[in-house]
Amino acid sequence: MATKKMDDIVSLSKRRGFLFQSSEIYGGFQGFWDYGPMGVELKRNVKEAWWRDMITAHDEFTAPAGAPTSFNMVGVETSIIMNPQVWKCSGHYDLFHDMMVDCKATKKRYRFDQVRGRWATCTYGSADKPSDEKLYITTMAEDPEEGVVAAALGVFGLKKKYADKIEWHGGLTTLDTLSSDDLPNAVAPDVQEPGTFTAPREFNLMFKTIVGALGTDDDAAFLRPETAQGIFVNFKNVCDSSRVKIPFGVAQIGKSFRNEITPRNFTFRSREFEQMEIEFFCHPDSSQEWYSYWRDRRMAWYKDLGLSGDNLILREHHQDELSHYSTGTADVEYAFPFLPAGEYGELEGVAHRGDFDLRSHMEGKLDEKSNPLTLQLDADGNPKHKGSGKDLTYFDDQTRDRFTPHVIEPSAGADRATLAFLCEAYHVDEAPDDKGEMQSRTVLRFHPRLAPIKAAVFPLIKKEGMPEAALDVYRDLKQAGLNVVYSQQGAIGRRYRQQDEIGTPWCITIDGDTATDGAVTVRDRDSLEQVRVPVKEVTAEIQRRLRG
RNA sequence: GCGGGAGUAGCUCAGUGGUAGAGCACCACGUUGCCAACGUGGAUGUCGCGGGUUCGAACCCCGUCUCCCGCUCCA
Repeated sequence: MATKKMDDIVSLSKRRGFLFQSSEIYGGFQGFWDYGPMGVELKRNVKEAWWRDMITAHDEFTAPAGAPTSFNMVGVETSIIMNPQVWKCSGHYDLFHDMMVDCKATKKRYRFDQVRGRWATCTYGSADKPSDEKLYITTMAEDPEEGVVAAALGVFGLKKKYADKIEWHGGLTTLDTLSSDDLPNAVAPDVQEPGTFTAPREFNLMFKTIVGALGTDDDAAFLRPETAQGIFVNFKNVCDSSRVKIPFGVAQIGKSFRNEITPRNFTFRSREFEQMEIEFFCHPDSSQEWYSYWRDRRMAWYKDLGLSGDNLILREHHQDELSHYSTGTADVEYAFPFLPAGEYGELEGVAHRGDFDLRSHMEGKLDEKSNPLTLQLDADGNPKHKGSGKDLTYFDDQTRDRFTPHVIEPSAGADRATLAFLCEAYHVDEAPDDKGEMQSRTVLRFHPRLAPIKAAVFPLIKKEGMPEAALDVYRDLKQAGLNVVYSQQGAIGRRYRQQDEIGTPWCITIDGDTATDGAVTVRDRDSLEQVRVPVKEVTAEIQRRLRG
């Protein structure tokens, strides 16, 4: 049922020009999508609503409802490719850049450095498969000491009571310490025979590229996996150039790239996607209030633009889901039709990130597991990834207080929001045909702010001066900056239905009476109601309705 | 990455070895004139892509790409 509806949304999206598969004529390309003429308008409207509501319409002299104080909001647009050190300090390089091995027998995939194991032999007589050849016995058990013994018993075919007959050679190590010559002697977890591991392969969740024409490995750079770091590394620039005072937010809209293993569910998980992110910098003492404020405000934003209460939830992460340096994270989630009933997909995450990000770029990559946070060190005791060494603390000249700001991060997916608005808008209802019989009607009930086309202008028939009068109305609306269309093709009812399918909120029809009474009909997409409006007031009327 | 299903006109799909089809959508003209499916005419496909078997392949076989579902992975 749910999937059925999603299929209908996917085919409508293609048929009416919302979304296409990328490079479709060449068979497509997994995880990449193109927006068509309607889709690009919808997505732009989503982004513009966000930018306007968060930045340009923000009043920095008045505390919005629910906010602890008034605050500043500014925007930036930072580059997609950045100094690779940014990703090393942020933690993305280590997190997104793994060597993986596959097991040919169990078809499981492991991180090379997370498989633990120990060299062993067993020449004991009652073993089913004694071996005087050293085997590297591996385990993924939570307790590797126990796990590796259990695995070895299985490999050698020994009863549990003979565990002491296994001869161990050295202590527990990780698989990545083995040379390529030794790897064939490793026994994969849940397997009885050695040699089922593939050679380790580089597994990049970040897209790698080359900067500089020679293209050696030293020139490797990455497409950003998130827009946030562009804001953090510009924290000082923004402070120095824009007279913002803490608390303030810096916003950015832009493309990010992740080499997802399983792109799926239409545009929900794509390899190229667009984010709308705010990093809100505040004093540590008030950070909890600001976290609550942004969480609730961002939730309300989706509601105001039409996502209904039943399909939208705010999910606070449990304590055990949080990084220890975060004192709160909440996801705004939507019940996408491709998900089973009762499941939700993330639209936006609002995270309290403490001072983790600014400190990372000052001091170097922090060990996420350390508490309090300390620098992550390499085997020689040096910083694993060196920070910028620049001072990213903030000096409040009123309170004479110097501190590292805490960060609240509302991070939204523009494509996910666009998809949610599209799914929410999709309805099949009933409307009468010209004989008064009910027929099914497909209609996209977009919030007028989001609708790709704001109004359509029709002459009732294409003669008696109606097309000319209609074109005058059309041009007035265009002059006012509204995205409107004109059509004189086919029966009037058909033209209404065509606009319903792309979610145009209003249709304006010039009829036989217009010439005498100077008025036109404005038809509402959702109620199907029609009211007569003087021609001279049509543009103002549409603008008034757009403002709500 | 693994397993299952699928890919034929813009959309939804029929077609199981012998001339490529339907409905809707689209275009032109006419008619009606405020809620799609009126009349006449028209355009539309290397049947996902590549290879093989065959006198002959949309159909059988192999490979490959993409989509959907379930695992796996991932926030």
